[in-house]
Amino acid sequence: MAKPSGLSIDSDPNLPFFLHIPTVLNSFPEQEDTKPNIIVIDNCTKLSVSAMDDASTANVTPPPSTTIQFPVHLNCSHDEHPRRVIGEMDFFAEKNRKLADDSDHAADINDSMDRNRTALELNVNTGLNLLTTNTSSDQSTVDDGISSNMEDKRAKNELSVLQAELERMNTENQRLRETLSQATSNYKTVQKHLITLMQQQQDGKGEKPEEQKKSNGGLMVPRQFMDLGLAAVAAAEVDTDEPSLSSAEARSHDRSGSPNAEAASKDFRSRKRENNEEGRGTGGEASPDGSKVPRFNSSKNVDQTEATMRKARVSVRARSEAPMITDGCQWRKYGQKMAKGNPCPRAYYRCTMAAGCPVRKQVQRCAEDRTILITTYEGNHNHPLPPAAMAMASTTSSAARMLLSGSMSSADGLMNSNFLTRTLLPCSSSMATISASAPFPTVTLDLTQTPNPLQFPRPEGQFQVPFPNLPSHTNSQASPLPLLPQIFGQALYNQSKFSGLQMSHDIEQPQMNHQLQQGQQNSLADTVNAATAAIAADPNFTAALAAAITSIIGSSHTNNVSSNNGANLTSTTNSNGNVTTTTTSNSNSNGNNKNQQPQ
DNA sequence: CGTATTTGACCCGCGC
DNA sequence: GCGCGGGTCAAATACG
Repeated sequence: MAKPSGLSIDSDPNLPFFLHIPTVLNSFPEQEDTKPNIIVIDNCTKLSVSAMDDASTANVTPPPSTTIQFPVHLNCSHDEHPRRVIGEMDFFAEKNRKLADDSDHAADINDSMDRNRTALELNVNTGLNLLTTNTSSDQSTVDDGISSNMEDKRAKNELSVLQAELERMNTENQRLRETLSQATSNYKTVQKHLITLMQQQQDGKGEKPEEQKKSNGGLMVPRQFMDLGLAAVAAAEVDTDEPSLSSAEARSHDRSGSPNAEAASKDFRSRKRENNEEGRGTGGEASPDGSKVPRFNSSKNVDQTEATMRKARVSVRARSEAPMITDGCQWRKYGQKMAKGNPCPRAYYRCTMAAGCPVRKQVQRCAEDRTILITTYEGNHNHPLPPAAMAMASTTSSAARMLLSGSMSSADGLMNSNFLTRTLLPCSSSMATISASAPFPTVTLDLTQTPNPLQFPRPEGQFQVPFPNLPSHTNSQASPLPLLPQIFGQALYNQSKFSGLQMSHDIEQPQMNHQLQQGQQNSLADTVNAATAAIAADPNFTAALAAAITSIIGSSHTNNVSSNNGANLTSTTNSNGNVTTTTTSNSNSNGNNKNQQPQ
């Protein structure tokens, strides 16, 4: 089979990889506004990279030092078929969930890099047209022999450029590993310090509580600010959900904290299965001692943590005509009730992306303004999430964790609540509120206020709406209104990534600025800065950034339960700053998204 | 026919 | 103990 002479992506469609397309940073600012920084290659479609081909929009010969990484997703699908999410790296893989294991993480980075390298070295052929092997009909159109020499030369140039890029990426990878090691060692130091302080506190109870608190909380929180990018996991393991744990509890919690992410999920899953499935029914005998009572054998702390997390809620208020916001997850409606004081019914949904996922959400229209849709999330997903779902899930779980850590003890809780408030509120005084009177601790993210992405429909391309498979009645409106939460969530997700990247980068090179003018700077920095510039140009930057910080910091509190928090961190190393994600209703043939009609 | 939604009944916690 | 309200279950129904 003859290979296409154009620059071809001739890889296994199951293999995710990133194609680095050299371009000149800021050379086509309009494009940043109008085109998403993502290239989705349909296996049945020839795709040309306009940044390379179109002289009107990009320089043809960019300096090799300034590149933006474009994720390439190979989707062999048609519109009516579910598309497989391929392009995303294995953010959700089990091994990625514990960033603290720097060796594993570094190995993972290397794996991704190696796969990128392999895909590129083996499969990039020539020319600029991106073809796939499946497009045999297209090959003849390119392989006409007229421009083959020229194409060959260009291909070689491209190849050398790409190889250089790979080299730089390897170097960057090494630097990231070093940074990670440094962060890990810092974490260990702080952890020792914390344990020492806790032991002192236990030995001499109430000796100097204020001073110790200052040492603990006052030290940890700023650290989270400083080390959002790489020390997040460190902080997560030190500063677990319950800052007010006694020392013994804290130690056991800490001991069980680092490796027990899976255990916690499994425990919770098994419990949920026992309670909800095997012991289902009012006459169920599976739980003679009361099925709702946690009866775990393993870790009581984990159990309590989960139970508490289950109670924490994050409420999102958004204007939407759609009956339900599409947040990337799959939900199944399991109930509907009339709530007191609201003529609109409240619908109950549970996550169906994985069996036994404890996440529930309630959807209800605001009684005062029925254009406002109030979605209340509860619990943490115990399964990998698509990037689109990660946006909201990470945000909500982070907010819930922050809220919980703020509500655990009076003193630390006050501090953390203030911290939460400071984190959430600067952008908009009404953007986030913390409800103390609600039966459950609840954070309300109000996206109905003026400074929110809804009111400023951004140009396409800055944040691609990550839900191509929106329900028709939602999509057909062609209005950004129903998409606000998605956009917002995606903004959070992206910006959390960017922030993490920027943070870690700044840690490493504190003197580095946003302007990138030297070819010496790596593609990661280029990517980050391009993304940062794009985000900063957004009028809602502060609002989204604040929430993004919330997301990160919340993630940093702990990642011992949530499976998606770690993914944010992991993604910083192999992410390429792409502002978009391609979300596909992958492989689910259950016709989801029909469950959108709370009445 | 399989899956999702609807909806009445039931469970449980909380306040009185 | 009782009633209320929130939350969940599961049989019935709708839908593709």
